[in-house]
This record gives sequence, structure tokens and C-alpha cells, in this order.
Amino acid sequence: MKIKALNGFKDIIPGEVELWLKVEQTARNIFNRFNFSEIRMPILEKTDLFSRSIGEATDIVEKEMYTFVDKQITMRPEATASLLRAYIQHGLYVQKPIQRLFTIGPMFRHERPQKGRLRQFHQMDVEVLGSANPRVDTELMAMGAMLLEELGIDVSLELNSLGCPECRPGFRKTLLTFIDDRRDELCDDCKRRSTSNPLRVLDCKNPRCREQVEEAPSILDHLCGSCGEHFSSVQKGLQDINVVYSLNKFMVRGLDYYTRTTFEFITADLGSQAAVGAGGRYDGLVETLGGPKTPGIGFALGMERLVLLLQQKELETESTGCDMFVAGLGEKAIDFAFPLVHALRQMGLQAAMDHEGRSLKSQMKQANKLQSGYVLIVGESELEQGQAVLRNMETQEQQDVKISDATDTFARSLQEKCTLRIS
RNA sequence: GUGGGUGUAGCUCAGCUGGUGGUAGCACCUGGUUGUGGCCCAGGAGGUCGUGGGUUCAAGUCCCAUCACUCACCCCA
Repeated sequence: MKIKALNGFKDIIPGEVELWLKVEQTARNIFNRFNFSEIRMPILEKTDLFSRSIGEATDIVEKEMYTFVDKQITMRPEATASLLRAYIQHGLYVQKPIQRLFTIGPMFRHERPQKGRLRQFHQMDVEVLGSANPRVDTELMAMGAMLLEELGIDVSLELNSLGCPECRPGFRKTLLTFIDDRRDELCDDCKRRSTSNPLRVLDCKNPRCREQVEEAPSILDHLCGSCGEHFSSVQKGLQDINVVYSLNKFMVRGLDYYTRTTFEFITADLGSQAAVGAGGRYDGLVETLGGPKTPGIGFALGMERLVLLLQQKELETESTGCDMFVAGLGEKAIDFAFPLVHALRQMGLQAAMDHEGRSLKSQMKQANKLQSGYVLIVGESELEQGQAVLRNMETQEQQDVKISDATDTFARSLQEKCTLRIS
């Protein structure tokens, strides 16, 4: 029986990796433009960290975490909790009052795999800690939008506010009254949810529930003074820099720590896994985890979803051509080629050769597949005369070149030719 | 956790109402020039037909189980 990767776990093989690199490089470039610093955390954390931050009653904590029960440690299901733990542990708030951090890496949730949803998946996660300023909310959404635009991914930005511990309880009561009035019309899930987390009834996908909830009160009409002000400033900021968004009063979050601003980048091209990125404000979370009272906001982008969207666009993958392929004919020529190729590589060129003693034709084919700019053909008789043939693969021109005694000197003369081609 | 669909070569797939696994395409190797790539042509290699049972003279094909993949519910990035 062959050993295969676990269900919901995937290899990213050559041909696919290129798209991942593109996503990652574009993201790093943009994070850098917005002055974010990278932070890397371990994958394993105390289980307690996640249950405290994400919420005991959430689906993630209740049934989706990979936990070593005997040791009370868990593979992170998301990045924010770990990042805040590191932020608190190292006292990063002392170094800088406002920290702008990002991290990229794998997360683990034991869900049933599906398109755009794996058990090991990868997120790019961005957090700003230490500022409650609505401008920061705006800036983060603008950054997300800019990143997706540069990747050429078409999304819409949906926005909502969840209020704060001041105003949410009041809204919750209003909503509960509304729900109770039409409880019988709701699906079983929603009946359950109406007691555990009534806000979640708002984003049920069941058409009947949607209909019932259509006229539900909006939290946006029940925000307290400061939350309301904050939210209008966020919106004004978005308008000022022409970031297109729409309000979605039904959007809620699956993690308990969110407050005030929440947002999602939604695509129409991925089936039911429509959110390519999502996040929001979590002003009480640092304190919950034992740090100083610190406001924060962040969001995460799902990398496999981004890669899927790029794959659907069928972009041509630009491969970097090999600079020089050295084709040796016969044992002596191969012995000559090996140190030469090594010297070329030391000089920073992409060089290749065949070690298997294959025919020239076969070696030319290999050179072609590698998109070599040049092939140096070294035959045994020419080698004795201190000569070799240099072929330009694009123009098909060939010229005899003198092989000097010192490999390095010869390599340098080849390097000049290749560099000319590159520039 | 709950449903539906699908498992045949590295990949994409033919294979009818059971009768010896496909000259199928892509990819790979060799040859078509004593030592010259892309195109074309010829040849070659590559499979316990997901796995385990059952029915049958005979199973890739029918039945059962199981595993995997996949889509949807759920949840979420």
C-alpha cells in the first residue's frame, strides 16, 4: 500500500509553487510599502491560548482543532492568537506604541476538505496593535484591496460593525426578540444558534432563514455613540481614497474576539468558499490574553484561495531560462564540463549539464527544455585542440571558442556573453 | 459530523448489455545525421483497473464493504 498525504493535506509541487511565490512576493512587497514587519511564530501553542481568544463555544475550538490532548497543546487554527501571545511575551508594545506586523504560514483545522478549504491551509495575516484610530481600519482594508488588485483578483469588499461590549448586548436583546417572534420558521441550526450565538442567525445561508431575517434589525442602527462615530470615520476614510465597499448588516464573525469594524473580501469565483480575506477589530483581545489594554485590528488572506483564483486565470508561468548548458561528449569532455559548470554557478549564472553520458541530440533537447540561452558543446577532439563550440540557442549561431587552461578564466569569458544576453 | 458524485498509465481520459487492459492524447526514453534543440515520423517504457470480499465458467464492467478524492451542507481564510 502506497503512502499518501493525509486527507486535507496537500503537496505543493513544481509548477504550482510558482504561483505561491507570486502571491507571497506580491504580498511582501505591499506589506513593506505599508511599513509592516514580519514576525514568525511556532505552530504549536498551549490549547488554552486558542480557547481563550477564539472562544470556547466556537466551532473552531469545539471540534476543529488538532490537539495533543495529553499535553494540552494545539496546532494553531489561526494566526492572531499566536501573534498576540508573542507580542505580549516580548513586550513589543514597549518598543513601539503602535506595532504593524504580518506573518505567513500554515494553519490547521479539522474540517471536511472542500474546494478552497483544506485541513492544513496557509494564511497571510496582518495585524496593527496599539491604535484604535479608524484611519488604521481604513488603511488595512485599502492595503488588502491593493494587494488583491495587483494580483489581478476580482473581489468586493463588504463591511459591517459589530459594536462593542457597550452596545452589543442591547442589540442582542433586540435581535433575540425579533428571532423569537419567527422562531418556528427558522432551520434547526438557527434554532440552536438563536440561544448560543443569535448573531450567527443573521448569516445563515438557508433561503428560508434569509427571508425571515431580511427585515431583522441592523446592528448599525444600535451602535453606541463612539462606535457609531468610529464606523462613520472608517467609511469616510474609504471614500476619501476611493476604495469601493458595500455595507452588509448580515456579516458576523465566527470568532468571539471581534469588535467594531469587520470586513470580508468576497469573490464570486470560488463556489461556497467565497471569502478570500477577512478580518476586523478586536479591541479587548490583548487584555484577555494577559497583556496591557491595547486596541488591535487585523485580517487574514487565504493563500490556497488566492492561488486557485490565479490558476483559474491561466496565467503563463514565466520560467527563468538557464544561462548556459554545457554538453560534453565522452568521458573526458564531461570531466572538463563539471568544474566549468561549477565555476559558472559560483559566478552567479544558472548553469546545467548532463551527467549520464547521453547523446548530443539528447543533451540539446535538455538544453532546450531548460530554455538555455547558450550551449557550449565540448567534444573530445576539440578539447585536445583547446577548442569548443558555443551555440546561441535563439539565433542558432555557432562560433568556435578557445578553451583557456584555467577553468575560471574561461568561465569568466562565457559569463560575459551570458550577461550580455540578460541585459 | 451529514448528503451527492467519482476512483483505469506520471497527467487527461476511452473501455457498450460481464468475454484476453487502450495503435488514445500530453509527458518521459531511444532512433530517424559518426556530433546539434523546438516541428514531424517511428519505436519503447510505463497498470496488482483504489482496496477487500461476494456473484459467475468468466468481473475494469454486477453486488456489498472499505478507503481516497471531489462537490455541497456546516464552518471559515
